Amino acid sequence: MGRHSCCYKQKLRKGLWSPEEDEKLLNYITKHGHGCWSSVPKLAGLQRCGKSCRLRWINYLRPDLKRGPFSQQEENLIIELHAVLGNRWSQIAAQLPGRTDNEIKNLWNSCIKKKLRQRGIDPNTHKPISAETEQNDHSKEISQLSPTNYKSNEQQKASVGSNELNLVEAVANSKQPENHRYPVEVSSSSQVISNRNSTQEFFIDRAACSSHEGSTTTNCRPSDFVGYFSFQHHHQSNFGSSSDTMGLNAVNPNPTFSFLNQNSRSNSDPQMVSEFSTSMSTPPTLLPSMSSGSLFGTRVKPSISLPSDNSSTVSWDQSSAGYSNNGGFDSTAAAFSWGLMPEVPVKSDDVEEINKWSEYLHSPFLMGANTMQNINQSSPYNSTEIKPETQYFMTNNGSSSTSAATTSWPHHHQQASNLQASSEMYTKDLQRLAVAFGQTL
DNA sequence: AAGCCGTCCAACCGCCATCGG
DNA sequence: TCCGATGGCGGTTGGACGGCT
Repeated sequence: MGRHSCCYKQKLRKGLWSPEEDEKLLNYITKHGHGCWSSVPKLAGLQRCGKSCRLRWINYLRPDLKRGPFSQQEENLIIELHAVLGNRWSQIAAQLPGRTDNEIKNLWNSCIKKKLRQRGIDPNTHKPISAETEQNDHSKEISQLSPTNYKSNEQQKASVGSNELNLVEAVANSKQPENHRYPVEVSSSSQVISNRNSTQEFFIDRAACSSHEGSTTTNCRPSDFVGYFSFQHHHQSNFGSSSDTMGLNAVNPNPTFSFLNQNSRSNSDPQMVSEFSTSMSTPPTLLPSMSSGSLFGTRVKPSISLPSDNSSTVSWDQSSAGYSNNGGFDSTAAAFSWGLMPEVPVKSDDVEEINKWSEYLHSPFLMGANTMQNINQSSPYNSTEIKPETQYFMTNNGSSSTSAATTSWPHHHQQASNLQASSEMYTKDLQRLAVAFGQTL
């Protein structure tokens, strides 16, 4: 069990790939697509197992991969997604075009973990290390609790005012085996995140809480999470002056796929579009990718670029599935990559789900969430190490841009953000919901 | 110069989910 | 329904490399 039959065959090479092997694999897939991976090595003339070929393709040869170091924005996004998704690297990677799960995993283990610890944040819990011991103890307790006796312990926790734990627990809970999950209360409100799809429902819960924010005081203040989860910061920005964006704002702005692809493995759909935004203290950098009316209709294919600390400007031209790193990537080569992968058909159930969420997005309570802008606390991730970006580029968002011409982003973003601030308000919240839904169902 | 150590990252391994016969 | 094949994911390993002593 575990090993594929092909791996038992003799004479299969292991270890690092030679340039010749790379060329063989690349040529084969370019011409024929991968099809059944187990047959690829044979047809491509490689002494490798199909699994190895697949891995090599996905992690290295795939033409739409980004090269080079991660930008600060990408790191921030990874941190935030990790706070929600945990070690679901593939799902995190789905929100970072051109990055592989392996790459992100390596970055996390080698770099981000260290950085977070240096900032006094436990990378596992995303909580301040000072509370780590308590949290760990609590987690141990939770692990030994049955669903029936969890409540009392939860109340004990509430007595020490650790509402912030809820999301952590909700997320962690979602990873538990079905029979080990327990209900999680959000704050002291009566709204309960069930033991299933807790992350998803947490977001629903948050939305519901937001709806109350403008009128009455609730115990489910989004600010309960401020200081522990920086996406809270985004929340306020969503409804606020659009003065800062970061992190989860950058998740898939085409939530159709996150919703539809309940199997997260489909998130690598070619149409998946991600936006990256700046660090928190910077002006908005996103062209609104869609209006609220187009959330589920038109697939918008924005192009982005990521200014990075090492000045490796990377532009992603989604419309051609091409990626250029300083103009390095040939979009024609990209065409075969994603083009091999069929789009996921939309099921009728999904359509219903979409309609439901479309209604949700247009519901009044979101409109009333503007008061969120008054909540202004910073993320623990927003340390002084996070440098504000000073310049942005965006490829022309033409229909099928192979030229990937670039224009200076600051010339446009101010006007664009004003024009579409309202749509962003919905869009970004939907993006987070989409993440929660798409990744946890 | 040589050895040690830490970091990075490509690749492997084991497991699980899904699919099709 | 069962079972083997396959795809995919996350954890782990080990080699390459650079810095330090």
